Amino acid sequence: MTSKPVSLKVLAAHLGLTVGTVSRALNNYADISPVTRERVKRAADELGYRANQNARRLSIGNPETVGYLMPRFGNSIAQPFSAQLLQGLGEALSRRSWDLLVVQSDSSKDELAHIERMVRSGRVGGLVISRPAKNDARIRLLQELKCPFVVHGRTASCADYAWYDVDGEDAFVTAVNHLIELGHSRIAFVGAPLQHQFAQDRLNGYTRALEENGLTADPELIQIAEFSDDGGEIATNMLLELSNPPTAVVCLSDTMALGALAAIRAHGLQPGVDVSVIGYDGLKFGVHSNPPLTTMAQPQAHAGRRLGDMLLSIIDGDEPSQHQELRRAHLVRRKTDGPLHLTTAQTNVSNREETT
Amino acid sequence: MTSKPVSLKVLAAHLGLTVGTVSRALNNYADISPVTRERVKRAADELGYRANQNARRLSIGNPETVGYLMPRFGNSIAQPFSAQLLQGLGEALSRRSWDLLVVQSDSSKDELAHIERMVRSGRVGGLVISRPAKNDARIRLLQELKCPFVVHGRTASCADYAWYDVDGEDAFVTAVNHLIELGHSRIAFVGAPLQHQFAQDRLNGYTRALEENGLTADPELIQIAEFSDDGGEIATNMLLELSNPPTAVVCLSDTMALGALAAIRAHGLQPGVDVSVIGYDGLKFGVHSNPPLTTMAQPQAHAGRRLGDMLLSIIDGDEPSQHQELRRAHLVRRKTDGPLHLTTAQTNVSNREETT
DNA sequence: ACGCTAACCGAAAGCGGTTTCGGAAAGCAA
DNA sequence: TTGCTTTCCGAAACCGCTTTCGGTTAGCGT
Repeated sequence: MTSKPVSLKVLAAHLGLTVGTVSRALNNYADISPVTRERVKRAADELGYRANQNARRLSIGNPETVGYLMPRFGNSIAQPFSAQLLQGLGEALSRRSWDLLVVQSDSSKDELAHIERMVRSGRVGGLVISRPAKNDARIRLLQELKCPFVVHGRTASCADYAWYDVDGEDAFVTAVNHLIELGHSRIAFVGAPLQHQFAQDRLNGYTRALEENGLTADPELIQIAEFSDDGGEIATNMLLELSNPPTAVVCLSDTMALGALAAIRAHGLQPGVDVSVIGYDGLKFGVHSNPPLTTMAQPQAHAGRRLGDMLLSIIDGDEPSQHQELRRAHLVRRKTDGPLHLTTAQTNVSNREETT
Repeated sequence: MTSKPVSLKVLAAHLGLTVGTVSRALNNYADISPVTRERVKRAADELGYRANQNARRLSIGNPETVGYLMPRFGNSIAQPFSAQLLQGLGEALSRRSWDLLVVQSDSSKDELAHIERMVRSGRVGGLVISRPAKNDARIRLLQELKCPFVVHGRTASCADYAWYDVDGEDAFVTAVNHLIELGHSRIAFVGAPLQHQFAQDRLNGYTRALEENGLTADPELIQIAEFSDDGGEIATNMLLELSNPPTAVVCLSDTMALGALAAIRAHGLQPGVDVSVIGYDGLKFGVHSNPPLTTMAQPQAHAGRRLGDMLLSIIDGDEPSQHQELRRAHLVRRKTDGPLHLTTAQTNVSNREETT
C-alpha cells in the first residue's frame, strides 16, 4: 500500500555516487568534500530521502528504542499519570530521536515473557517499568538479562538499580501528623492488597506516624480492599460500622478516597467535619469532589522526563545506582480535613444507606 | 551493557547447520525434515534464541509496527482515555505481535515532520491519529504518503479514510431533547474553540436540537472557552451573569462540566435543580462530583481495539472507506439534570463568589 | 621534475535475518 | 541396475544502511 520510499541506492544512483559515499556525506564524515556533502544533502531532501531505521539500527547495532511497560489497570478511575509520564518519556527520548514502545500484557506471566522477547530480540535498548511488586520478578529478570532499566517506584531492596519514586511513607507520616494536629486520634487506613510496594510503603508511614505520636495502631482501623473507588467505599463502610469508628481516614489513593467520601456521605456524615479524609496522588479531579478532597500531592510533572533521562544515561554506561531519585509529596488542603468533631461522629454510627 | 544475544549464526554453528536451514526450520518451512525442525526448535529455546527484529523486519520489508500520535494536551484535567485506547490498540496488535510506537510532538508543525519521518524511514506501517482538526493536515499528509491510517474521530469530509467515532452531534441532540422534555427552553452551550471537529459536531447537535424543537438559538447562550474545567467555569460564569440566564447548560466535555458545576455552586445556585447541566464523555469520576454529573457517555471500551483491527485490515489491503464505524453515546442520568425551576434560577443572578 | 602527503571517493565487508535456487542423497518404479 | 521424483539441506543473494580500508587524484614543497 505504502509507496516505496527512496533508498540510499537510488539516491546514490541519482547523484552518480556510491551508497557508501552518500551515507558518509549525510552523516557528516570528514572525508567527504564540503561541496559534495551539500550536494548530497540537497538531493536527499529534494527526493524526500529518509534512512530506513530498521536497516540503520541493524547496522549500528542499536535499537534506539526503549520500552514502557504499561501498568495493568483494573477499573481504576483514571490513569492521568500514564499520559503525563508517556509525554515526559517521549520528550526525553526525542531529544536523541529514540523511539518509545509501549508494551502491555494481560497476565504477569506473559509480561515476563514479553520482556524477555523484547530485549533478546533487540527491539529495545532499555525498559521502564512502574509500580513494582514487593519482590518484583521483572526486576530480577532484567538484571539477569543485563538490560538497562529504570523503575517508577521502588522496592525494599532498591540499592542496585535505578529508580524514581516519591516517598509514600513520608507522605503518610505527614498526612497522619496533620490529622493528629487537628485533634484526631482514631485514624484509619484505607488501603489495597500489599503486593505492590507502594501500598506497603504508605501503610508503613501510617503506622510509623501513629507510633511516633504514642498512638497504638488499632488493627480494626486498617482496611484493605480493592484498589478502586468502590474498594474505598466498601472499606470505609466497614470502618464506619465499627463499634468505635474512626474520626479520620487516610486513603491509599485519591481514587479510593473518593469512595470513602461516598461512604461517609451515605452514612449521613459530613466528610471534613464529621470524619476527615486525606487522599494521595493530587489528582486534579479532587478539586471537584464533594467536598473537594484534601490530598498528598506528588510532583508528577517531571517523572517521565527524569525517568527517560536516567535510562538514557544508564544505557550510555552510567551505574544504575547513581540514578536514584526520591521526591516528596506535599499536603494540599482542600475541604476534607477538619478538626475533631467527636459527638457527631460517634453517634451516627448505625446509619446505613446506599449510594447510587 | 546488554549481554550479546545469540544470533542465528551461532545457533546454526551450534547445530552444525547453516543459517538458512535454521531460519527455515524455525519458520516451519515444508522443506525441513520434522526431526531437524524439532531439533532446531529445541536448541533455539535452550539457548534462548530470539530473532533480531530489526534484521527480520528489514529482510521481510515490513516494520510490523504502528504508531499512535498522542494528542497534545494542554492543561486538560486528564486523559483517561489515552490509557484505555492504548490498551485496546496494544491488544489488537499483540495478536500479530506487532509493536506499538507512541509519538508526540510539541507543535503541530513538527508533528507533521514527525509523521513524514516515521513513515518514510519505515519505522511504522500505519498510524492512528485522534481528534482531527477541521481540515486536518495530518490526514492530507498521510494520504499523499499513501500510508495506512485510521482516525479516532472524523472530519467533515471523511468519505475516503477509515475512522472510528462516536456521534457527537447525535449525542447533543439527545442531551438537548432531554433537557427540553424536562421543561427547559433557555439552554446554553459551553464549548471550546471550534478548530477541533468534535467541538463543531457537538455544537451542531446543540443548534439542531433547538431548531427541531422550534426554539431559536440565542447567540448569547453559546459560550466558547478554553477546553478545561477552568474554561467551563469561566464560560458558565458568563452565562449566569446574563440578564436572562439559562436554566440548563450542555457542556462539551465532562471536564468542562465540572467547571460549570463549580460556577453554578459559586453563584449560590444548585446544579440539577436551579440549573441543569449535562456533560459529555461519561468519565467515571462524574459519579463523585458535586452533585454527580449527568452525562452523555461514549462507549469508550472498545475504541482502541477496533481502531487497531481496522488499521491492520487496511494494511492488509482493505479499502479504508470500508472501515468506518460510528457509535452512539447514551445518556446516563445522575443528579445534575432536573426539571425547570424558573423562580430560583431567575432571581439569584447577581451573586458573585469565588471558588478556591 | 620528483616524491609525499592530504583530500576525496569507491569497493566491500559486515549487521542478522529471509528466501530462492540448485544439488546431493534417498526413495521409488521400471 | 537405471532413471526419475521427492526429500532435505547448503549456498548465495538480498533487505538498506554503516564503516573500514585502499587507492586515485590533486596539491605541495624542493
